[in-house]
Amino acid sequence: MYAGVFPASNRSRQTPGTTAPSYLARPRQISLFSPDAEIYRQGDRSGLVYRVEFGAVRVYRLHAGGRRQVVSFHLAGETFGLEADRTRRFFAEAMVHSGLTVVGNASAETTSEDLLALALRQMISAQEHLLVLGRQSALEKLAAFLLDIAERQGDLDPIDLPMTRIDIGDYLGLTIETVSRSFSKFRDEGILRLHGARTVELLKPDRLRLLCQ
Amino acid sequence: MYAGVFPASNRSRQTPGTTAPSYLARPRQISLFSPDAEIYRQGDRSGLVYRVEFGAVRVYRLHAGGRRQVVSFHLAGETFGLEADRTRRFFAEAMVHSGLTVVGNASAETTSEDLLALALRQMISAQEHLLVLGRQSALEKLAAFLLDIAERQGDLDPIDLPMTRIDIGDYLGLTIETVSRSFSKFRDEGILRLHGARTVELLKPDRLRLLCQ
DNA sequence: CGGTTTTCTTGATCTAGAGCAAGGCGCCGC
DNA sequence: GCGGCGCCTTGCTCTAGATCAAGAAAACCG
Repeated sequence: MYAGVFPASNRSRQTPGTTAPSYLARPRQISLFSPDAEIYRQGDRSGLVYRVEFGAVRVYRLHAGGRRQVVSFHLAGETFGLEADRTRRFFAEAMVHSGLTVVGNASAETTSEDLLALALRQMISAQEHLLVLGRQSALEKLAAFLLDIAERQGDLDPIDLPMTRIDIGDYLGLTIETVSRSFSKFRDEGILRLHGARTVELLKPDRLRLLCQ
Repeated sequence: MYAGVFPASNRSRQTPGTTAPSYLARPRQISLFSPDAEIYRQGDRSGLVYRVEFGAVRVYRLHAGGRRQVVSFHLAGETFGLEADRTRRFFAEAMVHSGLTVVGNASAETTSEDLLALALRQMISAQEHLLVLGRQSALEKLAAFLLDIAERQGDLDPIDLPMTRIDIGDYLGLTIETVSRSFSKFRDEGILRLHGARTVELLKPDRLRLLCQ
């Protein structure tokens, strides 16, 4: 399993201005990424848009003092990587073993309608994320997060979290301890059951829905 | 001054599904809005995209418990109101006496390229806002906010804040008291000067830039 | 103008969540 | 199957910012 090559997992940093490797430009070919493998980095020349075939991806920015803000997670079937400008504004990494295909290239191959739809989706996702970050308590943030992930996994119970507590914290603007305590609180109240830290069974999703209104 | 009609300031709530009033559909005609006048509300049928000719607009959502999250401010020359769906997801209000023109209608009149550019701009704005909300201190948030507004006003000193402390707080995820204390802190450190609460002279913008990296 | 209202500032507490520390658990490699 | 390392949980303390409570300063309005 995963015996194949993971071309981007240890590829050298792509110098801004160079074109992307050709294996990424071939549509339908799946590129494989190991956990924590870099997909692109801030400052890279933008262009390719990716679709997650399997696995999961985090998109983030680094701040001063080592602080990290995760902007979005992308699960199987989802698309990411559209930029407004020539230059990547974020880092993207696989969180688990993942397979990506290139679905488009901002300059060609893709209709303006497709790009508009993608831009609008990314806009909504950023706006909804912003609403959660702004004025919600830790419990409300985690509730919104769990419901979002559950829905995007097709409401299959139990849900599988491909990200660590650190990722969740950096996504919700919380520390890993607060995330953990919030999980425990929900567990103690019978709202969810934890089968290991990464597998969550939502026993009372309505209680979560109540929390985020 | 402002003796004219303010058609939307006390118009009855627009029932979702009805078409917008025809005076709004005529391009280049300026619609005037009084302070706090509603431009559209969550649940309205979406369609029109506006350009601020003069004045300023806030876009926000209401949460449970009366909490409000301001998603964006729009100053003269800026465009807002593009939605991904049939239905408005936010409220929009004028903050001061404002004049708006209709620059497009999602279904026609506008090229897909224009809409894409607008969607990308709104996406970036939401993402940058999200980065500020996530992991920044009150002082860092206010610094980022002031630099953003200053730049959007063409770096004219002093800058004019068309919004109240409440608006700023609801935009940055802070209380009005914390916003006020942060202003005072900057004033005491000689970073800015306040000529009344709404007029701010940035004496040391570099100090602010240092704060938000 | 002068009075009223609203917005802003400042001070004094209080608290949610951060930070620090110490186990515990599970996962991975051997 | 076993050992070790990284991730997660839990408890304790501390602090940034919320909340509560007055005043001060603008903006508004007749």
